[in-house]
Amino acid sequence: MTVAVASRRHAIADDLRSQITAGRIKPGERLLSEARLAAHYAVSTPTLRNALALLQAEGLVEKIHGKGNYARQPLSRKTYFGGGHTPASTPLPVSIRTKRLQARGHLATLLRVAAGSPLTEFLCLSHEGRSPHSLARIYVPRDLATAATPSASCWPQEVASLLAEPVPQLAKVEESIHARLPTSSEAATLRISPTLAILAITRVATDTNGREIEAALLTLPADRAEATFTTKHTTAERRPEG
Amino acid sequence: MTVAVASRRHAIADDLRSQITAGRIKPGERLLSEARLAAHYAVSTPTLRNALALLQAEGLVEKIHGKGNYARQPLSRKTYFGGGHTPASTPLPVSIRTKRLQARGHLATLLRVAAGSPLTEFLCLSHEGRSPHSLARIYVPRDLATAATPSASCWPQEVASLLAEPVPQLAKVEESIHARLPTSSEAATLRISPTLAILAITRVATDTNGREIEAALLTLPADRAEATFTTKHTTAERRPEG
DNA sequence: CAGTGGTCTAGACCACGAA
DNA sequence: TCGTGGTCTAGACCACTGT
Repeated sequence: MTVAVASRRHAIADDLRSQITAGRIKPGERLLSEARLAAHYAVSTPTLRNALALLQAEGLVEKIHGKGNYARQPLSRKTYFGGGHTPASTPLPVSIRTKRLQARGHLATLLRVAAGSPLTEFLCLSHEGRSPHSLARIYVPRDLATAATPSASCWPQEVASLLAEPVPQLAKVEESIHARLPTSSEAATLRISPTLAILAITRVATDTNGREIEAALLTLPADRAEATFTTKHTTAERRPEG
Repeated sequence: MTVAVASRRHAIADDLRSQITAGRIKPGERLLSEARLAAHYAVSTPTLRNALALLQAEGLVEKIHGKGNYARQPLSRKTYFGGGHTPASTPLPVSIRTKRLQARGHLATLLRVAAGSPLTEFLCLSHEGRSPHSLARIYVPRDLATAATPSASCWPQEVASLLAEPVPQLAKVEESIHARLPTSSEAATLRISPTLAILAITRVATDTNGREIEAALLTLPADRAEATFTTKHTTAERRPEG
């Protein structure tokens, strides 16, 4: 009992999807060219491209201009644990680029520093195999950042591991989460479709003196990441706050 | 100094976007028909529709088949506060539909009950003006749900307010968050584009006896919602866990 | 019924990648 | 250079909404 399909592009997408998930098209393998696929399914090229766009938004297909459409290596699903906790699973290798810059509008607000204050940016890109997995941009007031590039490698999660050795006492972590489509530059670095949703986490950590010591912008593609927060209530504090 | 535009559809989308955000096209107002817009911008209809699709994915335009394209009433941005805390801002009116059902696979796992166990579903749809804002499906073991439909109205946040009067002690709230595109049924109830990302939150609350007392599936469209989690660290517990 | 959006066609031409 | 995907055209025909 098959479900009636609304449109040809969905039917084609369903067919290709099942071929990929069933392994008849292997991860990393190139699909037939769009012209051939269009001929095979007896549709026009725009219709076929429309079908591929659906799979692209699911992260199942990666298009490379001038080369072809590739079945995506299904990246393992990683969980980001909120509240400054370390991940339970094996971390991914991360490449880090360090840059010095000055606080601009949004960043200055997050870290509550004056515009123009010196910051250090750590641009962290985690990888799984040869594909980029996710992206983190971590901003730290310059005086808290060690000059040496940290060797810490885990997936975008390194709360204070990038900070100067005498790590300030971490008092509060505030994480704001929203879903959006990637910017074109994010889509390019992560090699994802501009239609694949991402989980964007803005994390601000504060030390015991109330000083913001870190602002992190995490970019987690929806097909390979989720975030989990666990809140424990002691019986005493269990009352709604005003 | 204008930035060079990659394609016509982006140029058209940019033009229409600025008209909407500048208020020259007012919220709720109908745009010209696609045929007229295509003529106005001197492009073909597919190209014009492509431009509208971009705005649709941003939540700026709502298409209604047979009627036209409408500038979206910009819905106020709401923040979901994690960890079972109540929202600070004014809650939105919520309509609630109650249904009895039996636990199936995923739901049974979340609530750790046997398949077939009786549950009560609260289908909560919050509104802002006449537009639906966000959606929550809350599942509670039947014996914990009061027969009376709760009058509690706030935006998808009513942790235990839907439960039987002698509220069990809430011990733990676990919230798992991911970004995805809406299912077609979610897109229909929320009247959003299938290309507008949503924040999907799966919340499981546990009482002091370790019993799961609530599973909630929250569907928060990305253009109007974000989630915030605040974690406080006492100086004692500030050590990474294994 | 007329007007609207939804889907699709059969091409054209451009831009990119590898040889 | 050739094959690939990226963009666009100028229609056709169908489905939905309101009169």
